[in-house]
Amino acid sequence: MEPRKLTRNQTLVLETLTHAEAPLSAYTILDKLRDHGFRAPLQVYRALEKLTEFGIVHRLESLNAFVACTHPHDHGPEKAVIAFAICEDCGQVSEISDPEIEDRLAVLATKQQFKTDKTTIEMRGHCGNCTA
Amino acid sequence: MEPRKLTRNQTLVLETLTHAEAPLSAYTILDKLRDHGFRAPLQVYRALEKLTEFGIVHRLESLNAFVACTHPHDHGPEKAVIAFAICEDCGQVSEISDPEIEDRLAVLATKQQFKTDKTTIEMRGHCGNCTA
DNA sequence: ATTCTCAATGTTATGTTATTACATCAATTG
DNA sequence: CAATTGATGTAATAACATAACATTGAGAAT
Ligand SMILES: [Zn+2]
Ligand SMILES: [Zn+2]
Ligand SMILES: [Zn+2]
Ligand SMILES: [Zn+2]
Repeated sequence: MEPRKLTRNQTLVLETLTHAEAPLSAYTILDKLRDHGFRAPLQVYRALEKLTEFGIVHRLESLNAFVACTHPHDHGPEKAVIAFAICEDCGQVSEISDPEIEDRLAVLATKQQFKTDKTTIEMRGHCGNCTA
Repeated sequence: MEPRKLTRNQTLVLETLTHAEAPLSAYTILDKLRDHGFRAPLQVYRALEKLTEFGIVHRLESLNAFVACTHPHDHGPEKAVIAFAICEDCGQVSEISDPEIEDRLAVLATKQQFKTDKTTIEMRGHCGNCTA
C-alpha cells in the first residue's frame, strides 16, 4: 500500500499525530480536531485505518494509541517488523527495525509451522532522558 | 510474586481460562461465571490482575484478552520475555520463550539507554493445524 | 476469645475505546 | 448522464476498563 494522496481527514489526523510529543488515543485526536469540524469517533478511526495501512501511522497495542511513523522504513507491501520502545515517563516512542529479531522470530514461527501475518513488539520502560 | 494460595474468585477465573480453547475477554469470563455468583466486571478484573502478577495468566495486548499460562516458565520475580503465536482461525495460542530474542532486545534497548520494564511480543497469523 | 488490620469482595456508577448501520456526497468512468 | 466507487457525516450502541465506597473475612496481636 503506497502513500498515495491523502484525503482531508487523513491529513488532519496525520498532522495531529506528527505534532504530538507522545502517542495519542483516537478520542484525544478527536478532541484536538473539533475545531476543524470533527464530530464523531468514526472520522478519526477511518482516517487511522487508512494511515495505518499506508504504514505512516502505527498503532501501539499496549497503549490503545497511535503514533506517526518516525523511522521511514519500508512503506511498501513488504512491511518490516518494527519494535517500539515506549517511555512511561515522557511518552517518547522510538522505532527499532532489526533484521536479527525479525529473522529469529521467523525461525521460531517456522519451527512450529506458524504463518505470521503481523508482529507486535513493544517494550515499555524508561528512555535515556528520563533515567538520567 | 510466587503462586501462593488462590482465592475463590481467582480460582474460578483461572479454571475458566484453563478450560478455554482460546483467549477470553474479561466480559466473556464474567458471563461464564454468572452462575457462580459473579455480577460485575471488577470481580473478573481484580482476579485477572492478581493471576497476571503471579505469572499464571497472560494478557494478550493485541486481543484485549487473557490466556492461562501453558508453558510453565519462570514464575518468579525474574519474568522471562515471552512471545505469543496467536492463530486467527482457531484461537490457539502458543508461548515461546527464547533467550536469543530476549538478548537481542536487551542489546537494542541498551544501545539507546532504554530501561525495559515489560516486553510484549505477539505474532498474529495461522497455526500449523489451520494451514494444513 | 476479642480486637485490630489488611486483603479480598460486592455493588453502583462512570469512563474509555471501538464498531454497526445507514444516509449522503464527490470523483471517476463508460 | 447513469453507474460505480471511495470518502464522509451522524447517531446509536457495543466492548473494554476503572473509580469510589461500603462490607466481609481470615489471620495476627493482645
Ligand atoms: Zn514506522
Ligand atoms: Zn522518557
Ligand atoms: Zn506463560
Ligand atoms: Zn489454528
